[in-house]
Amino acid sequence: MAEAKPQADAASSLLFLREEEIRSAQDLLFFAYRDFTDTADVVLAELGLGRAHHRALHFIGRNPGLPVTELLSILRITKQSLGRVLGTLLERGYVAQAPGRTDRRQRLLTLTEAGEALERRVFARQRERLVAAYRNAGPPAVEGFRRVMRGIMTEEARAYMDRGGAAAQNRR
Amino acid sequence: MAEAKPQADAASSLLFLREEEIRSAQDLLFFAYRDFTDTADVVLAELGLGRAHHRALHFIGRNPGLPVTELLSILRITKQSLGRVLGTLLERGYVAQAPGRTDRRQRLLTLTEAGEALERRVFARQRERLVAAYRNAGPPAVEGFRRVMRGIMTEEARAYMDRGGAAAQNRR
DNA sequence: GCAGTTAAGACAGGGTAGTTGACGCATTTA
DNA sequence: TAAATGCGTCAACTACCCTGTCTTAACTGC
Repeated sequence: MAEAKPQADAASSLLFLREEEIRSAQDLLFFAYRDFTDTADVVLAELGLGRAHHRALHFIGRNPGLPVTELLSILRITKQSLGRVLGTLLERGYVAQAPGRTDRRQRLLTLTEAGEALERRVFARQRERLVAAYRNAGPPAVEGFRRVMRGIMTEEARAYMDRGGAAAQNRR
Repeated sequence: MAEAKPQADAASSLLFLREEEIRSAQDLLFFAYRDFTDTADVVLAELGLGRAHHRALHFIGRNPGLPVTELLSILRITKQSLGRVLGTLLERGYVAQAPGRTDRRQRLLTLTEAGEALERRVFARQRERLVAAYRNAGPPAVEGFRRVMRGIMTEEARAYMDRGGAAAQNRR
């Protein structure tokens, strides 16, 4: 697989390598994501929580005071889907709501202490995996990783990350 | 976010940056994976196929002659789950089965011409996104991306990728 | 200050993709 | 020949997503 087929001309050989490189990136994304999320699932399963709960927990933790609508647009799911997940997290006391100061229709979401503790517990396992990967790859590789990942996501997601999370004004 | 808080000492500042760096990697994985898979979903939805079908199609395409058990271990799902997905793909003529030569209990999976055509169509959209990301980031960044992604996945997945796919002997 | 819009939540009803556990059959292996 | 393996299938279940419709409260524009 490493060498070009002898009968292929230079152009098709380059095309072949490009094709294989791209297909291999599909594999990288699949396996890295699969194993990264599996790492968190183990802890969550004990508590009867799923991936959906973790995603909500993560983004609320990173954006304290997040309004429901913004969380919906990050997760790209419907209100109804989020409703059940958020319901569980509220019932069990992992998440708290507070009315918005400038817009009182909003319910700004924050993690309770229990929510933060849970999130940290799940995070710790993912952290191990990431820290090991970062250390093995080295800082320049990490920067390359960051650049490529940013390139794969939509412009909108890049903008979200650049402003340091969901619209910062909600937290002021 | 770029500069350390003046009141923080060097150690806690480094810890802070490390923590933020790792959490930011969680975001990168979520958004890149979300947007990368969304790209494929659009095409698949037209045909009434889902992500599960795409994953099967992708790995069969990359590993012609793949036995069912190996596909199960790649996807990390149960036989029953795969059964439905594979049933649809067989019915619609995207995938074909052939008995194994050395072990006739096996059903070796391959894509039909229709299956290859469909896979290429879905691939084309993901390819655009990846090629753009790779071109913008540049070759050293791509190498860094590859190294970090490999570090995130399990040893087993790395081994799979290193031998160029599912056990090569099945295809001989 | 009313009309229209938005934020949040809830209803009913539905679908896909995953799970466990048990069993059957053909075939390979010890 | 007995045990193990590869594959398929039945039944029943769960998690997580969907569309469509509706209500309530609060904000916004003329």
